[in-house]
Amino acid sequence: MASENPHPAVELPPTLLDLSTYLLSRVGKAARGRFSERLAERGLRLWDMAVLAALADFGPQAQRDLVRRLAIDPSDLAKVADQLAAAGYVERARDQADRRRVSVSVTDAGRALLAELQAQARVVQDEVLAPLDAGERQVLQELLLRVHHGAGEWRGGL
Amino acid sequence: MASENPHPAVELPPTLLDLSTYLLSRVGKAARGRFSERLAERGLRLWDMAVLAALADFGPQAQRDLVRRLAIDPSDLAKVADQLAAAGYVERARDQADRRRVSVSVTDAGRALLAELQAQARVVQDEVLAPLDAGERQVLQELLLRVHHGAGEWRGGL
DNA sequence: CCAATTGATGGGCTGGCACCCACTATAGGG
DNA sequence: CCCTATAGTGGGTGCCAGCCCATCAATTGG
Repeated sequence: MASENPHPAVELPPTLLDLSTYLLSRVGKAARGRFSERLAERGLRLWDMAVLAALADFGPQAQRDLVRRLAIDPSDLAKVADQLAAAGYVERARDQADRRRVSVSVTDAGRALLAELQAQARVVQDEVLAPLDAGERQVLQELLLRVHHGAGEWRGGL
Repeated sequence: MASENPHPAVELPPTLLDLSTYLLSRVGKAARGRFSERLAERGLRLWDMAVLAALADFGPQAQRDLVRRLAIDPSDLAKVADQLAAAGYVERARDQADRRRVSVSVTDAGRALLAELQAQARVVQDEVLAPLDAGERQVLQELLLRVHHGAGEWRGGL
């Protein structure tokens, strides 16, 4: 048999490739998947990074604020916060003004971790966006940002 | 209740929004999710459309070819093909040259369905890409296409 | 003609993710 | 004081996509 190709030289249907929807979904999934892998190596998930980022960017805040900001399920956040706290990346403290609330803050270790994760994300980005030069990446970033902003009513998920 | 924000009165962390990886993943997921919903209304999934598209674009072919082209698990394809055949969108016939193979071809009904699905995909696309004008969408499409092509070795999954 | 390979299929396992409920503790208004 | 609402937590459920295995039929090579 002439099954010679280590790489399948077969192409995807143009009918699909014509759809930005499809490309967006596929490229997005690839990006997500690759980054998730890296996180998994450290026993982390996407939400962990999202929480760290929110805390680093906006400072200590109650879980309810994180819930609203990140559109995460309160119960799920509790689990994420639990894990992050156990690993020493965040600290939790009862809010003295309202003792129902638990204020979460990022530790130095958490900040260090976040920085590393950002670096990893950029590595993945370099892999995924390899075909584009710096200027094109800039354009892409700007377009994606506008798309993202334009649709505030999108549902959660990381 | 709180699950609905008229406005995202709260913003996402810039640390995340700076990452094309993140935007790609998020926008991609939104696009995928929205389109999946439409497909689900018809009892279809993404693979169904992918298979129809491959058949329409490249003509009748054995399942093994679809497996390679779409990087789908053979077993899963069997199920998809089964469902599509039951609904009359494709026809299956034993290849006379090699009776192990099952040649799949799209029916007129299948072509009609595909056309409708494409229309639906464009509707979703219009929703998702609403903030961009025609020219910008063109740029985005072109960039995404290059990104997609640049990474031939990405692993499967539609 | 036998052995190894390939194509197709059915079944079933798995991990991740979103979602939901019950329960406790606290707060705040009548 | 009650009564209701809110914040956090633990536990559990359901869905879906990807994957692997066993099996059967057909082909191919020795």
